[in-house]
Formats: sequence, structure tokens, C-alpha cells
Amino acid sequence: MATIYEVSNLAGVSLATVSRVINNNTRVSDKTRQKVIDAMDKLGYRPNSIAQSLASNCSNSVGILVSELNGAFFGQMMAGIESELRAAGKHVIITTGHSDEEKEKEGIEFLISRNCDALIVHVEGLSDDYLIELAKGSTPIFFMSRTVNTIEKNCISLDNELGGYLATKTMLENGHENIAYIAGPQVKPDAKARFIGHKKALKEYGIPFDDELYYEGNFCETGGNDGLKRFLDKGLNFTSLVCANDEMASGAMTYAREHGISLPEDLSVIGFDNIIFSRHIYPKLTTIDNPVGEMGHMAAKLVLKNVYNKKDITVKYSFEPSLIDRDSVSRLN
Amino acid sequence: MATIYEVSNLAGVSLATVSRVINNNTRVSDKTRQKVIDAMDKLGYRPNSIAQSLASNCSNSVGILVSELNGAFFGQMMAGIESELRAAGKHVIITTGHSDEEKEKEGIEFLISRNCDALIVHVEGLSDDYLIELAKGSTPIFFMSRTVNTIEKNCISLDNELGGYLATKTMLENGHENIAYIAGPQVKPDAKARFIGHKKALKEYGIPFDDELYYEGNFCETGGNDGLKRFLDKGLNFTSLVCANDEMASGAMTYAREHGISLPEDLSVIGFDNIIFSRHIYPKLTTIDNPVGEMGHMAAKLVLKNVYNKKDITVKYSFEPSLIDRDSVSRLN
DNA sequence: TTGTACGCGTTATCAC
DNA sequence: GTGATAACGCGTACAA
Repeated sequence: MATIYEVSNLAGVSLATVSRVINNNTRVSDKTRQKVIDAMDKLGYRPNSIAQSLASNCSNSVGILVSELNGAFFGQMMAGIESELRAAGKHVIITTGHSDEEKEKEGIEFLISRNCDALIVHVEGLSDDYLIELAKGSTPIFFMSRTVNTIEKNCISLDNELGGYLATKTMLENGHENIAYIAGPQVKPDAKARFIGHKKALKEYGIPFDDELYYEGNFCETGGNDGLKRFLDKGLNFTSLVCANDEMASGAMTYAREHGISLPEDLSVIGFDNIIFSRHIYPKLTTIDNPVGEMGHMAAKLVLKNVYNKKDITVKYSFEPSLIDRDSVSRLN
Repeated sequence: MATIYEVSNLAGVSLATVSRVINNNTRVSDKTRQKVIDAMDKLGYRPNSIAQSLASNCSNSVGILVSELNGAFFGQMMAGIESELRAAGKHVIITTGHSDEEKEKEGIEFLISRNCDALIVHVEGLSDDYLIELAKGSTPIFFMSRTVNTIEKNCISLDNELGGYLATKTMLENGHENIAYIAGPQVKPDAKARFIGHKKALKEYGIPFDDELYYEGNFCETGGNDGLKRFLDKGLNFTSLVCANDEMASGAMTYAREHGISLPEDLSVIGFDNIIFSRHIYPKLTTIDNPVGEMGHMAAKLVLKNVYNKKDITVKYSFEPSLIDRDSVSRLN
């Protein structure tokens, strides 16, 4: 691979001049510039980005930490981040934390030691205190789907409480009063906020919260399955089911169908996140849209603005969920 | 951030010695080693991976090119690659090609210019000839889900023809003789091979291929939708539908249901790939498993073995699909 | 506008 | 076993 040195030789100019045309910061006469470009072409020269990084102390890479590489939710998030960054000539280094505190910590260490210029992470196991410490470090770090007090400017978040409220309100507006709820793990802030929204809607409509109609699931298909089974086994009376995410809604729907419950006639179901397959399942799932792709874009813009000093970028830290009305909720008369 | 120089100073040894304990290749006396380690601890020293890369001419990163970051198929693939590589202390730089020739080319250029030690790519737009040229370059490159003549050792592939054969054979064994087929874009080698497998199974059972019962889809939900519509509008007689991937199967199933066709009684459907949501849709989709996660692992192992000189790795270039028997195919009497 | 010279933080090749 | 010292390829004051 040709180096800047060989280019300078062939073009008959100095190293510095070649460097100048590569980065075109300083003015170079058109004539010399052309000579350099010709030489670069002839040699098939490509800048060594490693050397550039060392000399400029900027790796042009941003580290991403997600819980899983597969999974529709993270897929949309990564796609949003990558497309925005790629367009700016930056690249992403992606690693996983599997929602586990230790692995998340390790992943972040890994990314920092790789000299990323910034980090965009989605962590679920790490405590707020730890994140605050992290934010004090020399590597700028931004948190997806999370708000941490005192470092709000490093956070991109969804108004999960509003989402939870909207989901349950949808049921209420359709005449449902006996509403079962399958929550996400309450150690996760998202899950907690959604649940709060649920109770808020209930209260607004004057329906008391019934502990019997509550189940804490795991955000996976099995959680929906187990939750509905629990409600059914207890012989409870309910006409609708609100799930804290789409996976659990899908699990519950499968379980319902296997037990002779027709959807949505006998049971209305609503999910949360609007992940890709929610429109594939039957009946098409009514759910709450989580604009995670858009949030990914914004996280990337935040990095562009704060770390790479791009101007003219308007940022936004909080996003709002919205109802996606499909076929899984029926009107009760 | 402390450098190796400060460590050597504090420990009272030379730069070279510090470097030695970092990489522990050469023998260092326990006493000096301890001095160095103490100094590193005290300074909170972390090796600068950029500088290491420049000096050693090895970036410890491998570039990945996938068509999309979202999408279950690529999710599984990336997860397989990343976990294998991460365990070996390597990291992945991921970018996208969107199945477009130009973008794929650009993505690969991007990755190469980032000094990746190797590339693992899943390309659909680039020609075999181009890939052969690429393989001659100085950056080792491996191709996922593709076999290219003369560079078979750079390819990890699935026996798509076998998969296509299995899918159709499943229908035949269940007594179906009028089988409609929705193919993938025939410019894609995978889609082509699956179709060949389909015809092979037909031939084996003495059923002539009927051009009327063939539709070339786009590998997306809409392809399944449009294909089934076409068959139905023509008033054709068929009891089963083989789709070249799960997305199209899902689209077709949705369309069928919307038109009063009960599944699987009136129409049996089989997909291909066994992507996550195939077990979420109703009825649970019978499909052909595409072990893409495993293939990702193997691609990473290939890199580990060939590029990072890890021994004791047994490689395998070709993978076999298998039938996942669920509920979308009914037995015809 | 252009060239010189040094620095970025390591690894690697010699000597000792 | 350990220490100088030269690469690695490029950015950038500073000088010309």
C-alpha cells in the first residue's frame, strides 16, 4: 500500500502538501493539488486511517452497545444510528451487553479502550450512579431509551409513561373495564414507566387497579404466555389484555388461541413497541409505536453535534409514542 | 491518559520492557513484571489501541457488511459473528449495503480503508467476477451465503437447492400435487438455487412444472401478497403454496386470510429461513431452517484461523438446511 | 503557498 | 532478561 511519502516523491512536493490536499483545510495551489491527485491516482493511494487517528487523536469511530444484535428493536435502533453516522464518514463499532450488568460494563470498557470518539449505549443492567460516573469520563457517552437525572443532555428517551397511558386508554375508550396487565421486569425503568401510565389511565377512568389482574413478565414471548395462563387459571373476569411489549402480546395471543379464545372477539390485546412482526401476527396487533429508529438518528446527531462539532443540528431529547391502530382490539358494547 | 512512557519511568524500566509485559510474548523476570504492573495500576494505564495497530500493522477489527441492520436474518448472522470474534478480543465494524451494487462496493471500500484485518460480507448486488477480484486484494475477505467458483475457500454457504427441495418435498409427502411457488428475485443466487430445488422435487415425484403456478416475488411481505393474489385471480387450482422465504409466506398468509381461505385447511403454506417471527404467526409456520447464526460463527472462525493464526479450528464451508415442522401444512387425503 | 521537523503511542530489531 | 532506537503513516506548528 502506497504511503503519503511515496505520493510526495512522485508528485515532487513535500509530505505536508500531500497531507494538505488529503484534508483540504489549508489552501493549496490548483496546480500542485493536481500534481498530488495525479500521483495518488497513479499509486492507488489510500490514506491509512489508523495513522490518521494516531496523529489527529480522533478515531472517527463511535462505539455502540446494544443488548442483542438480533431482535427487531435493536435492529431499528442500530439502523438509525449507522445511517446517520455513515453519511458523515464515521463508522460504528458494535458490541453487546445482553442486559447483564457485568457484560455491559465490560462492553463499555472494550469500546473505550478501542479509542472510540463517543459511545451510544443502551444499557439495562447498569445503575444510574454508574452511568453518571461514566459521563464524567473523557469519552463522551450517550444513553438510549433512558433518562438519568443530572445528565439529561446525554439521554435520548421515550415517554414510556405516556405510552403505557395510551395503551390502556385505548382499551378504556373501546369500552373495556376489566383490563389485565402483563408488565415488563420492574427493574427496568421502561417497564416501570409503562406500568405507571397504565395505572394513570385506569385512575382517570375511575377504575380501581386490581392486583389480581397484574402479572410481571419478562419482555419475552414466554412472559405473555405465562401471564395469560395465570389469569385464566385463576378464572378471572377480563375482556382485554394490555402487554408491556409486543413479544409478550404475541405469546399471549398464541396461548389464547390454543385455548379456544377467539381474538379479538373474546379478548382484546394491545402491545407496545410496534416491532416489525407486529403487523405479521394474526390478528394484526394494535400497539404503541416506539420510534426507536428515529431515536437512533437523533443519538447519532447528538454525537455529530457535540463530538464532531457539526453545527446546524437541532436536537431533541425526548420522544413521544403513538397509537398504531390495527385489528387486535375490539369495541365492547 | 497515561502512556507507556510514563509507566516505564515510574517503574524504572525501559519502554521495551513495558511493551513486553503488555503483550507477554517474551520472558520478563517476575520482579520487573511486578514493578511494571504496579506502575500501570497506579497510573490507570490503558494501552492505546490505535498506536498498537499502527505499530503492529494489525487493527484487531474485522469489517462486516450486511444488507440491513434490521431484519431477523441479518440479526442472527451478526450475532453469530460478533460473539465469536468478541471472545477472541477482536471487534466488528459494521456497515450496510442495502442489496445495491454501488452501495455494496462503497461499503467494502469504506471497510478496507478503515484497515480492517479481514472482511465478512453478505453481498447481493456484486457480480462473481468482482468478488474474485476482491479476493485477490490484500485484505482477506469472506462471503456469507454465497459460493463463488475458484474462491470456494472464502465462502460460507447454505445448500439452498437442498432447502428448496425439502420444502416442496414436504408438500408432496403430505399428498399435495398442485403446488404454487412464489420465488425470490432470480438475480439472487439463493433464490435461484431454491427454485431449482423446487423443480427437482417436482420431477422426482413425476409432477410437471406448471409455469402458471410460478411467481417471482421480492423476498418481502408484499411479494407473498401479490403472488397469491395473482394465482387466485387466475382461478388456478392448488392446495399448497411454497414460498422462497418466510416474509413472503407471511404476506401470502395474511392475504389468504383476508380472502376467506382458512389455513392450513384450504391452503398449506411453507416458508424458508425460519426467522424469529415464523413461530409467532398463525398458524405457526412450517419452514426450512437456515442456520445463519451458526454460519456467522463459522465465518468468524474462518477469520480467526486464516487471519489471526488461531490453530485447532475446524472449518466447514457448506451448511445444510432442515425442515422445521409446525402447523401451516396439512395432510391431504 | 510550500517545506522542515517533530510528535502521536506503540511494536520490533537489534545489541548488551 | 533488558535497554536503545528505529520504524509505523500521518498531522501540524513553525519557518521560509
